[in-house]
Amino acid sequence: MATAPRVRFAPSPTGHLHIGGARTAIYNWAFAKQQGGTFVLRIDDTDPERSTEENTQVILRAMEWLGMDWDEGPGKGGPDGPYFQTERTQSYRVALERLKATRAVYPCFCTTEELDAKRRAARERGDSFQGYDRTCRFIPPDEAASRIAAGEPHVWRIKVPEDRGTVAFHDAVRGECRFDAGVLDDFVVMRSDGTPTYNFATVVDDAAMHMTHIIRGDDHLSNTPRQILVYEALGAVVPEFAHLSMILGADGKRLSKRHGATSVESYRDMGYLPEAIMNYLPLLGWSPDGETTLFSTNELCERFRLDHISRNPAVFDPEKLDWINMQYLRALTPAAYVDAMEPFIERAGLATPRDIAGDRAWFEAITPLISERIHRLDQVAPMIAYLFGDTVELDGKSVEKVLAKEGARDVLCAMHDALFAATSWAAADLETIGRGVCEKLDLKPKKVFQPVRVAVTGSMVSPPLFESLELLGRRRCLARIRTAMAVAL
RNA sequence: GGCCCGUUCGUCUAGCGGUUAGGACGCCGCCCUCUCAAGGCGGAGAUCACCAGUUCAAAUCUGGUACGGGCUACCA
Repeated sequence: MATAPRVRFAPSPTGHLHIGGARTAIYNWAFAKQQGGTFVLRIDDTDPERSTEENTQVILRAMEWLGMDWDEGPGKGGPDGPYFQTERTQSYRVALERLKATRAVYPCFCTTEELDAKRRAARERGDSFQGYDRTCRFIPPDEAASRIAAGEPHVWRIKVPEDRGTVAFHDAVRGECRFDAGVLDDFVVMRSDGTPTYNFATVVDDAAMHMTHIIRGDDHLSNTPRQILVYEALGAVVPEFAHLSMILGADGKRLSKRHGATSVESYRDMGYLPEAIMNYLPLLGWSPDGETTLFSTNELCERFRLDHISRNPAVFDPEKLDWINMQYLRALTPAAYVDAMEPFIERAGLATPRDIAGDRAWFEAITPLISERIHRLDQVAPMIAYLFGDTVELDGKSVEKVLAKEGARDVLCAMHDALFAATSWAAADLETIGRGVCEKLDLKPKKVFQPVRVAVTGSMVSPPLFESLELLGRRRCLARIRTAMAVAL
């Protein structure tokens, strides 16, 4: 009988949560949910140079923002903690001792300079094997011991078994994978400063945390046979693997800053909803059936499978993300919409959270006017700026193309008078008045509404006119029309 | 250099020996319309990287080639 799977996402806090990392996290998380397993979050901060506490916090916040809760990890604890590698140094030391005892590792005294020189020489000779030449593997144990005792700097390398043959493993995405152990290096597991390398720490932790499936980027595929050697040396059970292809930019190169935003944070700041990201990212390499594009996070958790994840890399398409984001934006209730756009309105200096709280109904009334015109929340403020303030700045091009046309002034005048006499300021009634003016002047609606639009919103492109008039109120509308009359022909 | 991985419309994908190669984004056209969107309808777009082979039959299986990518660190 199958035991409940245990998976982990183990970001390294050397930067923010990358879009690609987020997708890896989502697959792990959704797999755990779907299987009723456990999702562990571990911070792989073994690189003291580049890891920062701030990055850790940013990553944690991004995970929370996306709605990915972890069963064990930072802030949660769990039976296999701690969940920061820097707090697990003791276990790496213990693991190393185990490997020393079985002579699965050996100390290497070669200096970086010597290694560089050997590598260069091997390359120049055109050797097929350009890894470590195993010099120190043959130092007699007592000699090695005395050199260590004398304080000579050294690393610990794993001894790739002479007769290991082929390292084979099963990959849920790739199928059966086979690597010839003969091409494997005696790689470093413990640095001279006593810190573990990635390939060692990861395996020690994954084994200690009883991981059953390792779902990660396929940049680790070639590392997998090395890691399997560590599992074997440790006498640990080798888990299942699933190697995910990379996410590419439009030019087919690995997604990076050059392509624009890459961190989850920056997508939040551009006004993407977490639901949209949790919908789009999984689609980069997986689909529920080939027909369905939109699915909720809950559906993802129900339908996600490790098989039929595609093997080929996917190009990140911001336009499709935009489209998906719009679908979620449109599905928001007015109240939720206002909550979502609040920080963007505040950032643009249009209104404070206090203003918004004091006038909820008015702000909520804006949302249906913009929700079908906006892909990202950072587009809200520019679109509704005209609704704030007594006056509006008239767009030059709009003035030129609409107000500076013969008869525009007469139209504004007629509309002003008709609106002045209005007994109701509801959008529907205002439209009736507007249509009345069209008939009276015998002009097409567009001819009379466009000048009013420019006068009131400042632009020839805006949310619907009469709803805008209603939201602005009688006084401001009439004043703006009068102002525009001064520049109209 | 060595080892490994990948290749279906511009993009994300469905497809697991027999399909008019399906869907989504984007694009184009028409309709709707107070602008812009949204929406409705329709359209263009893939000789399934290429070449051999297996088979009555191949996008699907096998081999090779090309192109792209990863690993080969005291980075992760």
